Amino acid sequence: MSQTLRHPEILEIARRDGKVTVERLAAHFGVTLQTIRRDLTDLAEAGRLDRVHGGAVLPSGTSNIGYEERRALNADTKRAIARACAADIPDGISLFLNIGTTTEAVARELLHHRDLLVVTNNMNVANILAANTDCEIVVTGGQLRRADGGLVGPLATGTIRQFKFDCAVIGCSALDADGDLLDFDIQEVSVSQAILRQSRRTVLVADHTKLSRTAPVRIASLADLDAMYSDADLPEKLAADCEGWATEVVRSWVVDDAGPSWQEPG
Amino acid sequence: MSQTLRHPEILEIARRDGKVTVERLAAHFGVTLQTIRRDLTDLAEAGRLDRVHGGAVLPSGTSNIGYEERRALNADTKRAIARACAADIPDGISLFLNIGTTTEAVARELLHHRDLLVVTNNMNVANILAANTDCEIVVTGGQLRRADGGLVGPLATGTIRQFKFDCAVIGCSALDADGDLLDFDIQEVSVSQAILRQSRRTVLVADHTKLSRTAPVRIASLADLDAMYSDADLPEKLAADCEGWATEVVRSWVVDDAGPSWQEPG
DNA sequence: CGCAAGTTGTTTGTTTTCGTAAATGTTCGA
DNA sequence: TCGAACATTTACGAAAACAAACAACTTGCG
Repeated sequence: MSQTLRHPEILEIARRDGKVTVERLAAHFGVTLQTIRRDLTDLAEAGRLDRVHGGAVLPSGTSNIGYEERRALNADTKRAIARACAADIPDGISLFLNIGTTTEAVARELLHHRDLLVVTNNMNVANILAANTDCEIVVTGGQLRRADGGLVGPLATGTIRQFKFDCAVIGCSALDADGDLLDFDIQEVSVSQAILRQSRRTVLVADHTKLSRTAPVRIASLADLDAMYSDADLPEKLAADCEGWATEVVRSWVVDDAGPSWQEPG
Repeated sequence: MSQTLRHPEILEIARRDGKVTVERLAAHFGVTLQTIRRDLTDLAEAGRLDRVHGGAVLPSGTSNIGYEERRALNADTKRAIARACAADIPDGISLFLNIGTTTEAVARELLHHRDLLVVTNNMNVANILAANTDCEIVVTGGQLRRADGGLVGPLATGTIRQFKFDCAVIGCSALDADGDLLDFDIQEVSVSQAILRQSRRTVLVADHTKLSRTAPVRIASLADLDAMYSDADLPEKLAADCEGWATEVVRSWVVDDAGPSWQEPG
């Protein structure tokens, strides 16, 4: 019973993307398809993955299917945004991460940060960051929303009001042309607003799909935030507005990280 | 006796990169492969790293693994206890489930109950019961304990004080001959005591292994509870005490519901 | 100086892993 | 239902990684 250096990384990729393919992993590690198949067989026997034709998926028993699909959607894009956001987060601060697949991606990029105090109302974020033993995790209370593992309601806002964060990373369902952050659930909006009030620095993470959607409840304006991270350029007028509001706009590009993984770190 | 200077640095590199290779370390330190192998063997024996072919990786969730093993331990017994407990829980009530593998088993047996309001400080319980769409789930806030997904601390007790439960199901680490419930973590004890204060009916779930163990912090006495569910008969004196305290003792038996086990013909 | 304990480099034979290739299974469209 | 394309399993030899034993070296001490 011997492990392989690849196994942990395969699991990480699987958790990140929800699935892995033999072909892609072989290209990623620079080994043959057979070798990857052997790895997947081992991991499946250990119950860490479920083997499927052409690859493997996370073992069933993890939550909501619709949610998993949504998370897999634009996974590369979200990761790129999350990486840019995480790069601007220093070690040792207090940080809030709220509901949303993009904020979860940020959590994944924070796995090697140290001495963070992370407060979240997202059970998935808590689960992800539990792997980072160098940071403390606090979960707000609240009513569990099955769709995405979010905790909302007065318990959540009440907990948040007991903190003051160095930084808050929030997501939203839509971002309209006026620079207003919008969401579907009024309870979640209350939580987001409480977060904004309790934070020294607030940043938005939102991929380009948010720009072409709309939602009924207003959270705040980009004018109220310190920065936003996205994978697309903002419409010209909104970009100008942000400049006027002193809201930093960080544009990230998707990089294909499927290349060899053993580039020597400096 | 000088400890090897390389060991701390190897661990640091491992934490930074998640993994180390024999080859890279040998080049880094300017020593032979054998020497690095000896270092890695030492570190693996000390439990600081997991040895793999070609290098070593961070021990993946040492605490988590211990937990998984603990959960698998006596799974049949715990399910039997949980089934008896769940059978006495009517639909439509408010219910608290706290930390513990046995309470998680109770959650699994509640998957077909209806109209429950379940409050828990156990992330695993919340994840399990999320599958039951006929009940509402509230998670208390608190500091995340990686070992078992428990939420503890003042946030947890504060949340609990905002409720009044029809029933609370609690576990404990040990149950001594005097009928005292004991635990290891004083924070968790505070939570359990808060739960007991806020509940109309309180029950304990504990398998027989709890009777032969001990722990330092006292939660309460069986005299303060309404019922206990176990898989073993209590010692004679304690059983008599429970009768005097009007504490109902429910003894359950393991039934093999796994169907016939595999029998190869011929 | 000599000795003992500890560490490292070298050599040896064994175990594990990996790539190749052929045989067997699976998927999917006609 | 059939067949082609793709995926998987199986087997085997080569290469890499391994553990164990021993020699050379350093260090600490009387």
